[in-house]
Amino acid sequence: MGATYGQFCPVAKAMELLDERWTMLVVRELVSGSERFNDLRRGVPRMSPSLLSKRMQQLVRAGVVERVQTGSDVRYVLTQAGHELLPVVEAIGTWGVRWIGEIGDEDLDPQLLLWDMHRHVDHDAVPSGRTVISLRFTDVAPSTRDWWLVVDDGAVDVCDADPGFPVSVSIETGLRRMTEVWRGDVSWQAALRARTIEVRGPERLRRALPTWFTWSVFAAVARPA
Amino acid sequence: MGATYGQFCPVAKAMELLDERWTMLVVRELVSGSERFNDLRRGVPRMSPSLLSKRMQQLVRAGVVERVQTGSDVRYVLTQAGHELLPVVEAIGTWGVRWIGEIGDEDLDPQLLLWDMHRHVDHDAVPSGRTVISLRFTDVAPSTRDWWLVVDDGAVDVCDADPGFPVSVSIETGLRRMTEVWRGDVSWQAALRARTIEVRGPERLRRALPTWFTWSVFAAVARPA
DNA sequence: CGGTATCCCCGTCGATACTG
DNA sequence: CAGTATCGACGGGGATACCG
Repeated sequence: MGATYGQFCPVAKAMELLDERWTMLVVRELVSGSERFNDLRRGVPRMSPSLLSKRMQQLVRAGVVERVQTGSDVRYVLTQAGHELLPVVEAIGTWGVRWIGEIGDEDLDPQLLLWDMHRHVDHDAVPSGRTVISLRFTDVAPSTRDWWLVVDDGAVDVCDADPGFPVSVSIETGLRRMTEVWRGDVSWQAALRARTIEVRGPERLRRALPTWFTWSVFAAVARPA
Repeated sequence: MGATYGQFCPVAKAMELLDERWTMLVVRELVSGSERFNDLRRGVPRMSPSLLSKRMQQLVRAGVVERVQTGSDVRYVLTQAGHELLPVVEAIGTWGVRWIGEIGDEDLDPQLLLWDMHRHVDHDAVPSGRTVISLRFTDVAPSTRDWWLVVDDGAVDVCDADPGFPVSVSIETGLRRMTEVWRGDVSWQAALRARTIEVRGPERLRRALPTWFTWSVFAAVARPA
């Protein structure tokens, strides 16, 4: 486990677990709904699998998750203690979105962005049948420029290669701008007006597009004046 | 600054600052009202002064505190961003007090306990004039057994040597038990009934004693069944 | 899919002493 | 009171490869 502080204070005891590198991000993934090892990995791609493995064991020992194995299927299921970390994640994210404004170029990651968007698709809002959203990031290397979100019957796939289906709506913008909009630093409408996001497709879909996502709770947090 | 995560997520950006060792405890001290370097030290006695110094510089750079020097007087004053870390500290402490039940022997520290009690004295509740509370921890080495809290005119002093004033009320108990009561794991009344805390002095003062402290917010947090 | 094993480096932290 | 200076150890964690 992490190093101890030698303090009885509840904050200190909690931080002995939570202040270790990556731990809070793994918890974020868990409270966001990921249960499987490789899904968790997609949320923390820069973390080595061995370290993720170690962290999961620590979280099991701490009583935050339970490792549930059914045959060959392994899932990490939040316990009551784990669910109660949601307010902690929310408090930290709320503070972060208000006070850590500067996003460095190294924080921009199309794969991570798509992965986050993919789990915030509101299936009740997306038209029935297959809906394909294409994204083109104009300011990145060709290999990570084009992405597709394929929404079909309650499932969402992230593709970095053309899945071949007809595209319903296409988005063209900069990765930084798209990230800012996703975080709520810039509103969708403002970006459209400024023409820093271009959307193509039938007007009905273009208008509906922003409602297809249940935007992150942090996107709605008021920013300091 | 701390290592980066390469993620645009507000939680990740916040944790780049907050997950470094000791940082959250220093923030706890700051939101608890400490403003001076040596007061902060008393709240994190196991932290080396050089590391505290480094952390303070990081917190200044991050915009959490402002270093205000007036002549030779130096104070670290919370900014708006700093004040807004209070909900984070509360969320973490609330989780910690519910789910990290086991307090190791190495987490027990009479000096830290007295320092925490000292800043939770409710001056409106304590009788006017000088009030002296003596504490004796029956289960620790003689050198850290006896303590005094001297409350006088809005000021509180922690003494590890007899200040010589007449004692108003004396408390005799184990350090672990006193810590449990202070954290709210055990109620004052229950400890009295179980005779694991003995209080001596005039009955009026004995009864009033628990009201002299504004107990930590975490003490009131409901524990899991 | 769901992890382990290994290796090694670098940076953090702890300890201690000292200063204006 | 409010810090700096120095130094060394250790171990966390990054990278990579591999396994059932």
